[in-house]
Amino acid sequence: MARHPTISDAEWDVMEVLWAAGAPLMANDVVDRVGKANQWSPRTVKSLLNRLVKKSALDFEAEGKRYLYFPTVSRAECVRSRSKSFVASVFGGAVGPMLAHFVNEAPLTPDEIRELKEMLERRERKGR
Amino acid sequence: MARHPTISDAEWDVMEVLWAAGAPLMANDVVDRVGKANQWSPRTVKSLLNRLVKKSALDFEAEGKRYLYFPTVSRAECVRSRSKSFVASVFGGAVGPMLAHFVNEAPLTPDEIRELKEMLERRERKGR
DNA sequence: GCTCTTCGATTACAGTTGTAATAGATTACG
DNA sequence: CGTAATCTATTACAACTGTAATCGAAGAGC
Repeated sequence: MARHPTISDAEWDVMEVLWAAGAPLMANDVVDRVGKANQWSPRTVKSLLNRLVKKSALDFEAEGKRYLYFPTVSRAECVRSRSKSFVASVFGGAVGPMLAHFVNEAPLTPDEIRELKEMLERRERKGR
Repeated sequence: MARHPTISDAEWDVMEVLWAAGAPLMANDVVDRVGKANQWSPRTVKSLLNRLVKKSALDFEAEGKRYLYFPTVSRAECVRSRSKSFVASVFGGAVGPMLAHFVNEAPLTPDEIRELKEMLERRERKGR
């Protein structure tokens, strides 16, 4: 049933780079982009790439000696499935209470609040 | 900085029982309430209780031979911190986009939508 | 008092994760 | 060619997780 591979936090950062790139990247490109922020050794990034390939979240094509890595799953799908398991584990699967929690507790700018209200209204009009 | 202990998924289920109970419970009570749903061996539940004590998410007082367990951290605090790390890892810490994601994608009843709009309006009026 | 039952405490063990180091293959340089 | 540099693949290893089993002490029954 778990249609999408389970992607850990560290792995997620690697995926983000590839999703953002929009095109296949060599390991070193990924190292540069993700390593900067996270202070990871290149080895570490390579390991993560490997695991992600093993998990089938990434695939690659060889370009000479190097590999060009690219995602096999969309960011949207992955966001959906992580979100789902988060809501399941903390809010018992109920999205309503979860949203309520954030709407009440999270820092939101007035603009964001307006925007959210609009989204809700659009949804209301379109009927679920 | 991590003010609250990291509580894993399985551990969370145990915490839920104790938060819901509102009063200290014996291990066997927890076993009954959580084991039913999860199909866990009593051993497993005891282990989780132990780990949670070690993590200081629970404490206990001895009542004769048995222990009465109770949470040392509130559910609200824990929800906040799990939520925070979820938002951080998937939405880069930005709550707005996260809410947008759910408002657009999640199944919401018309009632929930109305309710959320009201919450947002209350917030608007009270000014952040 | 001795034995069986009940608890909590300690130990187990495999899978995942974070974080790399080492080994092997291939290429580029001299 | 031989050697160094560069990739990927394999291996490492401790902490955390899920899921228990075993050990030891304390009380309950006989």
